[in-house]
Amino acid sequence: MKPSPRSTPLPWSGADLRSRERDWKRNAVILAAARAFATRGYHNTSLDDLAAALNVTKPTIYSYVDSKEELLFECFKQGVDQILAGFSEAETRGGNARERLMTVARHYAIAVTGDFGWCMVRLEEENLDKTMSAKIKTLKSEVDQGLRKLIRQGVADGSIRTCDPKMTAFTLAGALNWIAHWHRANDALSPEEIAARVLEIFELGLAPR
Amino acid sequence: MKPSPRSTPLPWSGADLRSRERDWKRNAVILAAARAFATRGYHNTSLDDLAAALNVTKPTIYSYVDSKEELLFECFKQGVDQILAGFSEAETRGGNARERLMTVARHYAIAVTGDFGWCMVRLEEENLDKTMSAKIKTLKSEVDQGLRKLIRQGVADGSIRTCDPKMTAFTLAGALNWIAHWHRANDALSPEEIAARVLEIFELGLAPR
DNA sequence: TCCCGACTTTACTGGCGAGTATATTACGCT
DNA sequence: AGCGTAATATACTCGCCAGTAAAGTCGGGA
Repeated sequence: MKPSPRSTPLPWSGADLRSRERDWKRNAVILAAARAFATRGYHNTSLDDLAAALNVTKPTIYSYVDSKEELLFECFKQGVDQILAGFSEAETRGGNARERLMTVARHYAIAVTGDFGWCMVRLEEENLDKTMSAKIKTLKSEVDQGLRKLIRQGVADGSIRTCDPKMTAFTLAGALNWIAHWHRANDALSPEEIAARVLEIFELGLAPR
Repeated sequence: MKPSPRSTPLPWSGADLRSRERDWKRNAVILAAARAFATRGYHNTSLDDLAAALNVTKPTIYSYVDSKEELLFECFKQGVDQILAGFSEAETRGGNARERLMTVARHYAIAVTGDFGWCMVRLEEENLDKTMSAKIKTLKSEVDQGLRKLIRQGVADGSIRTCDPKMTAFTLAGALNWIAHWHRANDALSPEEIAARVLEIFELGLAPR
């Protein structure tokens, strides 16, 4: 199993190049899957269809992922990672809790209009087996808890009116997630403009009176 | 084709009774389908499963509906009808446009927590053939346009601040639809309480400054 | 009593699509 | 050159499930 130690582990040597090539291709598969799932739905996309779109055949796809489920999971994960990045950015940009919440929400809205938006929002856990479903629940919960925490902090620091953090987080997440349902790539409004208009309602709805 | 004219078309005669019985059963099938779809998803529910849940067999189901798709469509329709009823109620209860919008939204929230909420919200048009998909688009659009109209009226009568009606309608619909994703029958909060908390945000977010 | 029609069941078909065993090609390394 | 490995293709299997044909069952009227 252990590869024979290479005398010259050159950064651009063959093996390294190959593995980067492989990652690149794997990502292409995942991206194509995300787009196919978004347009035709998970169950209506056969791996043969997907393979055809990539100009390869089904077994090739199986050399990059273990199953169709894994493909779906990877798409989901890419989307969630983008959202989690929003929390980091909010941290570095600072501001009061309401401002930080809005930074997160803006990121969220933009992520949801991206290629992985659909997978993130529409993924139905019923389609996945137990272990994957559990992983997804964890990730979703991480986002949810992050939102609630910011809301609680906002109530504490006075930047958000007294409210039920759980319900508020759900309402915000719902409004943002729903963007994935109606947004089309060639929409009149840019993702940033959409985010601005949606957030306006929450800015005013959550500001202290 | 034409049935022989009945000499005594008694209102409770056999034929009538039978047809009411039939409607009752058909509704039971649709309701069971809605529940099954909501818990296991459309694609993961086979008609054999559904039949088993009803203690009948698959062909029996086919005597009440033409196809699985039709079943899904009927579930969707029941849900939408409840929402449309909200518009009528708003009309009779009156109030300014913002108050009427909130009446509709309250109805909407409660409908979405019901048995048909899942089908209404999660129904993916990709699963249906062209004609059904078109019918659904029409119904969805009817609801959407209804919301936008109330918002426009609200801006006009000064009960809602100046805003983009389309984005506002989407945001509200998203927040309400999302309830169907997280609500469970045994939730701590009743549908009415949930509606109240969600609407609070929009009341404040849409009120003129 | 026997027939008629509504309803339901048993026992299929037909096709689709996930996943795989095996062959083939491409390519770097010595 | 020629070996070994990684990547891709061909050509399947196998189970699931929507939909159906044909055979019962049952109750109500004449």
